[in-house]
Amino acid sequence: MAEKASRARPRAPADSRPTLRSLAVQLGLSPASVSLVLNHAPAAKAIPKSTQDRIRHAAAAVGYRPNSLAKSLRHRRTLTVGVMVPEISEGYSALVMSGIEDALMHAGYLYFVAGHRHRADLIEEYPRLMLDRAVDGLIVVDTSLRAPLPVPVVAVSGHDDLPGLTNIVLDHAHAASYALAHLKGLGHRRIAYIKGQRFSSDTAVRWTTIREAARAHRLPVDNALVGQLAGESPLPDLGYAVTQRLLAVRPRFTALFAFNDISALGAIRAIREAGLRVPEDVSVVGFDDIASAAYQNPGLTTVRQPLYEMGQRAADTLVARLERPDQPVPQTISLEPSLIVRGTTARAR
Amino acid sequence: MAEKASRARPRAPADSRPTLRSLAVQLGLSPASVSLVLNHAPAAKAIPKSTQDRIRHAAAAVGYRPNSLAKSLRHRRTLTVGVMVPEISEGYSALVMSGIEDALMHAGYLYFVAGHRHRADLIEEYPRLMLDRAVDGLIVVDTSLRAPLPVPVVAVSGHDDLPGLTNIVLDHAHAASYALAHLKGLGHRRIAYIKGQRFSSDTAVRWTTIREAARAHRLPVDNALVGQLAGESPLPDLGYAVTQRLLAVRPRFTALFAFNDISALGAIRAIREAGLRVPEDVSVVGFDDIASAAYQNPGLTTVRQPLYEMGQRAADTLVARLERPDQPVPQTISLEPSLIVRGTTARAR
DNA sequence: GGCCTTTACTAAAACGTTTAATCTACGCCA
DNA sequence: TGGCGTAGATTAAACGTTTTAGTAAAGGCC
Repeated sequence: MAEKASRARPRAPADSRPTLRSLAVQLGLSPASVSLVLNHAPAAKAIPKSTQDRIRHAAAAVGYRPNSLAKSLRHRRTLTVGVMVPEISEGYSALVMSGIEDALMHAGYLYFVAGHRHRADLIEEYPRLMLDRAVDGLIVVDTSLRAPLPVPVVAVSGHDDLPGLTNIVLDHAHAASYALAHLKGLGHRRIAYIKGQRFSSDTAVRWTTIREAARAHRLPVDNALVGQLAGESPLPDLGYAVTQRLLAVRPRFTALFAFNDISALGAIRAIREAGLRVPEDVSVVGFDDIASAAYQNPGLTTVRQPLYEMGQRAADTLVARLERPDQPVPQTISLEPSLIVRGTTARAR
Repeated sequence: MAEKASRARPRAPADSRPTLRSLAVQLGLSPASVSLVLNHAPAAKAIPKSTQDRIRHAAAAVGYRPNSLAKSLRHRRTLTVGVMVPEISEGYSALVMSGIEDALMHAGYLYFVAGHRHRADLIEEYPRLMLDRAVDGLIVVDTSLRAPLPVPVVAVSGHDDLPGLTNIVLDHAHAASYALAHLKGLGHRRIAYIKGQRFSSDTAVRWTTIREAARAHRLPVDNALVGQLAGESPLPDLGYAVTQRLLAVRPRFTALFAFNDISALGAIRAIREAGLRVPEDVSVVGFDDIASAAYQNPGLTTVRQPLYEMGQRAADTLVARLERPDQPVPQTISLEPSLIVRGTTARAR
C-alpha cells in the first residue's frame, strides 16, 4: 500500500504533514480535484462518486489536514479573533473570557489574548499586532478605544461611539437603583462610595447613574464620602487604601458601595481593622459578583453583572457580524444586572 | 504626491492594506528589493543607502505592514503558540497565564488560548486545532497529555514522560514538608487531607509526597481522614462537600490540608457551619496562594506555588526551544514552593 | 580593448491553498 | 461526417511573502 521507506524522497519530508499536492500526486489527480471534493464545492458534483470516495479515503488514510495559513491567505479570513483585556489574572476579565471562549469555540473560531494592564502604549500596539496576524475581528473588554479599527469590534463594557463598534453594556441605571434601594430599605442614609479608576471604562457611567439613583431615592451624596480608586493594581489594596481615608470622615458612614468586588474586599479589611464589624456596624455592597464573592466570609452582597453572558454575547455578536457583513451593525446591546444579597449588608443601627 | 482618487483602480482596493508588491510598484522597484531592504537581509548591503532610504520612507509613509500569513507560509513559523488550560476563569490558571503572557509578548509571540474543562475530547481536539493553525509550540497547564505532539511542548505542573515535552514542576517534597512541619509545630497530630481530582495532574505526586513527609515527620495518616475532590466544578463547593464528610469522623481532626486554595475556602465554610472556628478550633492550610487567598478573612495560610514564575518559565523555555532547536530538550524544571503563614492556622488546643 | 569585479537590481520559484476558465474524449444526433 | 453536449477532469492565476540565482551596466586594471 504505502510506498516503501526510501532514504531520499523528492517531496514531503517526514516531519511535515501531507499537503493537498502530495495527496493529489498519490492519487494521480490534480490538487484542484482534491480540493473541490474535500471542500464539497458545488463544482465537485461533476466528479463521480467513486472518485470522490477514493479521494476522501486517501485523505483520511494519510490524516490530511489542510494548512490553514494557506487557506486564510487565499480566503482572506482566518477564523481567528483577538481579545484584549486589562488583566487575565482577575475575576472580572476571567469570567468574561470564559463566555467569549465558549461562544467562539462553538462557532469554530480560535482567539488570541492580550492583557494590556491599562498601559496606553499597549492599548495602541496590541490591536496592530493582532491585525498583522489578520484577525477577522476584535473583542475588547473594559478597554476604551481611541480610533476606529479596520475590522469589526465588539466592546464589553465599552462606552465609546466609534464606527464599526458594538458595545455590550450593563443597564447601569438599574444597577445603581437596586443597590441604593437595598441600602435605603435597610435604613442607611449616610453612604460612602468608591469610584473606579479613571481608565476603567465603566467609571463614568457608573458614577453618573449612582448620583441619579441617589436623587431619585432622595438619598444625599456627601462629597467627603466619595473616594476613588487610584493605581493600577488589580488587587484589593486600592480599595483598602481609599476606605481608610473614608473612615476618617465624621460622622462615619454606615454603608459603603464599592466600584467592584475586589475593592469591596479591601474595604472590608480596612473597616475591620478600624475595629468595626461588617455588616453589624457597616454594610458593604460590591459590584460584579466575581467567583470568589460568594465564598467570602460572610458572603459579599453585590450587584451582579452577567459577565459570562456578556462575554458570550460579545462573541456571538462579533461572529454574526463577521458571517453577515451586510447586516446593520448593532450599536449597543444592554444586559440586566441583579442584586445578590449575601452577608455584608444589614439594617443600619 | 498621492494619486488622485480614481474610481477604478487596478489593484489594492481601498479597504485592504498596502502590500509589498504595491509598494514596489509605487517605487518603481521589484518586490524582491523592497523585501531585502525592509528585512535587513544580508543581501541588502548591495543596495545603496539612498535607495534603502527611499524604500523605508515609502514604507513608513503608506504604513506598510507585512502580511504575516504570507510570511508564515513562507517561513514555516508563525511566532504563535497555543496555551491549553483547564479553566480560564480560575485563580490557578489565571496566574500562570499571566506569567506566560508577559514572557511571550516580550519575545514577540502571540498565543491562542483554549480551556478544555478536563473534557477528554477537547484535550484531544484543541491541540489539533492549534496545530492546524500552525502554532510553533504548545504550553499546557495542569493537563495530562497522552501522545507526543509534532511541535515542542512545555507542560506546567505536568508529570508525563513524553518525547519533546518539558515539564515545569514544583518541588512537591518540600511543599508537603513545609506544610506538615508547620502543623506539627503547632501541635497538630490529627490532620485531615483533601486530595485532588483524579484528572488534576498534580494529584498523584502531591499525595505521594504528603505521605512521605508525614512519615518523615512521624505524623500518622488516618485513611478515614483522607478525602478526595470529586466533580468538575472549579468552585469551592467540592471542598465544602468533602469536608462535611470528614467532619463526621471521630475523633475530629484539628487541622486540614487542602489540595488547593479553592477547596480550602469550601472547607472553611463547612467547618464554620459545623459550629467550629477557624483557626481556633481547626487549622486550615491551602495550596497555590491564588490572588484571593490573601484577602480572605482571616487570610489563608497556604503553600505558595510561584505560579506566575512557572508560567514565565514555561514560556521562556518554549521560546528557547523554538529559537534553538538544536539544543538539548530540558526534561524537567523544578521550582521552589514557600509557606505563607496567615490567619487560618493556630496552635492546636 | 579585453577581462574581471562590483554595483544595483530583477526573475522566478516556492510556501499550500482555491477557483474560474479551459481542455479532452466520448457518445449521440442530424 | 460534422457538430454538440457532457462527464471528468486539468490549468493557471491568485493570495503576499522570501530568497536563490542570476543579469546588465559600470568601473578598474593591465
